[in-house]
Amino acid sequence: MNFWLVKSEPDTYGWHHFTEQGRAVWDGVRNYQARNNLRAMQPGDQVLFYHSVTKPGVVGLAKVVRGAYPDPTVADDPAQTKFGWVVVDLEPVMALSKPVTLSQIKAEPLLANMGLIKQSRLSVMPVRPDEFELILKLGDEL
DNA sequence: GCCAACGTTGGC
DNA sequence: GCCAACGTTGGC
Repeated sequence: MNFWLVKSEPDTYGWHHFTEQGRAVWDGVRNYQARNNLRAMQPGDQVLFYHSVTKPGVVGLAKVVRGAYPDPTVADDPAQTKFGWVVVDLEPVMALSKPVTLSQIKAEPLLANMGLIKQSRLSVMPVRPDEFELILKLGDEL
């Protein structure tokens, strides 16, 4: 099992949209590195749900319920399909009791090497098991 | 192949 | 609203 972090702007698609919907097709990723990360996701993998821009931080936990498949929103567009864009399906698991803010993550030396910090613009990234566990602890879930 | 210009993301 | 980081585009 692997661990990941995905970002979303809460005004566009926030945690509450996700839980109301109960399931999300994670589309719109248009970056090669992020796409490669999506491709590596397997059903059952655990995913930190991160709000960017306004009150940046990890707000919830999700899981992969379907691994990568071609992005249906560009299925009929040859100009796009050549890039091999993919999506995964995610389901919410739970909200963190306490959101873990970006400033908390930055202040924690053990999290200083997270992709979140090092590559601030990447929207889908792997998380190490120890980092994952620590974030759940900071979120009062362990 | 290099690099400047430009657009987007995301933190503050 | 501003700016830094960085990915993409296009001229040469």
